[in-house]
Amino acid sequence: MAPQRDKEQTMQRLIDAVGTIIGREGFRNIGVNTVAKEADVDKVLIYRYFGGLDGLLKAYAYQKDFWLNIDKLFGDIEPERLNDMCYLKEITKQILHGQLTEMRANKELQEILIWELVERNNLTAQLAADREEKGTGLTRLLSGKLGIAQEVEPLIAIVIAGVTYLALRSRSDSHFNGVNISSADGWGRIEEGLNKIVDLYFESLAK
Amino acid sequence: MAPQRDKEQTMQRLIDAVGTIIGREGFRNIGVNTVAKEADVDKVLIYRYFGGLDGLLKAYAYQKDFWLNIDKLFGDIEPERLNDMCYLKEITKQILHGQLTEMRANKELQEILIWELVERNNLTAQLAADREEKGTGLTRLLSGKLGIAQEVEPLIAIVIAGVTYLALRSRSDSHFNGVNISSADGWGRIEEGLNKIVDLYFESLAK
DNA sequence: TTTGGTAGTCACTAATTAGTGACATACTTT
DNA sequence: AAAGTATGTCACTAATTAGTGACTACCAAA
Repeated sequence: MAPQRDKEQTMQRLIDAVGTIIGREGFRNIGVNTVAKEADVDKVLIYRYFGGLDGLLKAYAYQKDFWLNIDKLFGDIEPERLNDMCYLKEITKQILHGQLTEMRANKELQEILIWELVERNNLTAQLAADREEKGTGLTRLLSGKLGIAQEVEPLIAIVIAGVTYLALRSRSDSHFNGVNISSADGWGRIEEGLNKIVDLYFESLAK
Repeated sequence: MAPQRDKEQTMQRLIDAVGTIIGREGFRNIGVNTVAKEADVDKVLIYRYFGGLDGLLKAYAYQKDFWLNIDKLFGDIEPERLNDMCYLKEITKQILHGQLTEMRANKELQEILIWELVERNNLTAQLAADREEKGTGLTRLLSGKLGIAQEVEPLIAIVIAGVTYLALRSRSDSHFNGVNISSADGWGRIEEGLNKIVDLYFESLAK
């Protein structure tokens, strides 16, 4: 029988409370008092179990998977078809579509990204570094197949950064450059824009 | 002779203190105590002269010209040549170049943009709205000349958003998607990427 | 059943926050 | 010069912050 006093469970409650607060209000109002109250747990346990708020945040960050899961996006790829330019184009669109969808849907990821922008500490630096390492999958795929990494890298950087910023903006703004980023319709137009860029680029390669 | 007690000067000291703090540490540590200390002025004057911190921040934001000054970028345009597709293409590149340069150089603008991302209040909402209104100049120019606003809007949104996010990231990250966003070289590559997109798009129109 | 360690509670400190009321001093107007 | 007003100073409150020390209660092993 599980003990009435359960350290593991209490730790988990604290970690979950961090997620709840970040998802609801962002990282601004996070502090030992807030988290302890949300978890309905005494704040002294944060110090006992995690050594302080930083340790708790670290535990939180490493339990969740905050970088975009590129491997998942790459799962559906049929390697033997990658030499088919047309297939490669579709894969590219598919990956960008996945990034857009994930960025729009994952509120906690949005908050983490903003946190990384606002304050740089050991934790946010680590998260950013992990993301940078894992997030260049599309570039590597295209450069591996096309042998044009130099040219394609900045293009993907612009596009991914654009989608990211639009998603972050959509938290509080309804429009950006005339596009309604608070509606599915507007995001559909953005996706069309992404596809257009991909189409144009692959066309230019075919020539 | 100027009086020893100078309300105007004191107000300006407070406004400047806001700028100093924002430039140094961003919006995180801003508060009546911090600002008053930085300005070497009693905090009660913030309430007397500005009605509180919000009023002071508003005065700060509106004293500076924080939206990208589109009018300035549009100054060099020779209207009679705008029907020349090739000239239009160059103007587009030039405007994007201006946005990129401004975003990279203007640290205070970067902080304001991050502030807008982090907390939404009357002031940040107003700033965002102003920027949205003024910031669609390029779109209007192209759609006016090309009559393809629907298609061009999301493309520009993605590109401008991308440049913005890369600039914000560059405050604390050295790389994004393999591009070195902390070096002039890396930003040169990004600009090449922008030009590439513009070239491709205008090519597609010529067909 | 006693004993030792641990999970969890509670009450406190010291620092910092936003905001206010009372006061003094300088400048201006009469 | 006298009086009044506005500028600036100081001391205070109440709330909230991070962090600590002392305590109780439970659980497991001896």
